[in-house]
Amino acid sequence: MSLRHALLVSLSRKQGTGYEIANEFDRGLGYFWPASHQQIYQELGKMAVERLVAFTRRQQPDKPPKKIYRVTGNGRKSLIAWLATPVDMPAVKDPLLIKLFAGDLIPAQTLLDEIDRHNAINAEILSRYRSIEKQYFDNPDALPATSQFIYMTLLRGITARKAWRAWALRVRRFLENQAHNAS
Amino acid sequence: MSLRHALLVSLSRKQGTGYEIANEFDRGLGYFWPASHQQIYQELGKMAVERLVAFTRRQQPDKPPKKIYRVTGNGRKSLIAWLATPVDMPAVKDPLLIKLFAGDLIPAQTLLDEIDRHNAINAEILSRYRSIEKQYFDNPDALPATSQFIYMTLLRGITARKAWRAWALRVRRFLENQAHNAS
DNA sequence: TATGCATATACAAATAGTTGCATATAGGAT
DNA sequence: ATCCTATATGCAACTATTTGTATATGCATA
Repeated sequence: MSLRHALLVSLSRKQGTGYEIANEFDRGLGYFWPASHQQIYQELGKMAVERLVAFTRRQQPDKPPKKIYRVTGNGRKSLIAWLATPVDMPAVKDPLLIKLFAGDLIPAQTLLDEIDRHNAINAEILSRYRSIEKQYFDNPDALPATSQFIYMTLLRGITARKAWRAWALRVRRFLENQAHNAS
Repeated sequence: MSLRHALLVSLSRKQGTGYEIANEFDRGLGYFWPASHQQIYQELGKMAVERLVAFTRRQQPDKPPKKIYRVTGNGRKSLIAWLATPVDMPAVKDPLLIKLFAGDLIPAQTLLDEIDRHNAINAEILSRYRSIEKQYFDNPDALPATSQFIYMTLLRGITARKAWRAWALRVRRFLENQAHNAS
């Protein structure tokens, strides 16, 4: 439901094609509002019908024509209005916790492997966040406000991933104990 | 996609009606796999067709008949198989972060209010988790394994909510500064 | 030479999830 | 009297998201 707002934010910063936005989503807004290119194309299409965005078609020799989207006055108004209305906290939805909840139904080692696998992914994401921090936000106070806001979202990722790691360590200890007692 | 597995877990512990499961979801599995009663009824219906669960109809005078569901051998097998296959880490999907990302488009005070609102909700959830911890998991080592696994999922909630609070405090400081500088 | 990737958009089908409504009764609160 | 809550299930419509496919080209890699 917020995809359109994410798209309005993206297009507010810089106009662009669906393709470009889809790519940018892999490094920016997509960290907290993921969307596939199909979804983005569809949503941009609907938003154009509703006059929240408009596009200019640019022909290219030997390639499909680009549609360069921009936010309309209408779109901007709608974005500002949304930014001022309360949003829900996201619900937790994590299959790993279902597995853990039913942990007594399978060997502890199976869960241990799964925790380790998740931990490896988590560590990779955390280190990616940290290298972004080092590269772009080394001295955050010196940055323009726009970037400092973005830094706050990055900090969210870092805090959450660290907390996840701490919890996973605790779970590991417990599972190792379980595996040991079972043998 | 994992709703059916959550339902199999729930019914593995204790057979019951869709209504009962829907209620239990508000305190148990629903913390990490939320589902409405409509969704639960529909999914149980499909699962019955696929012979993962079976039900017994119990007539009641002056009330609609109950359907008491239980897991079939097939269902149990399918659950065990799922428990042993890797699952994805959930994607982050948080509209508040979209707002923060676009924070320079609205007054800092608007965001401050929103952060405070979320913080109040977060605090309430955290304190609920803590009272559950005090009530049921005061001495976790003494509990049966089944309960200890459930305790691990509770710890996930507590860790995540604490991390959220710490981050929110950081964001508050930043926003207060922004609000101050703007005036 | 074949495979895959980058560019650029889009339809179609399926699954997942939300929202609103409908039925039926009984007890408690206003 | 009226409204709300609990019990118990379900249909229908809609929105959101995923998955698979199609088109068309050029470049790089194996």
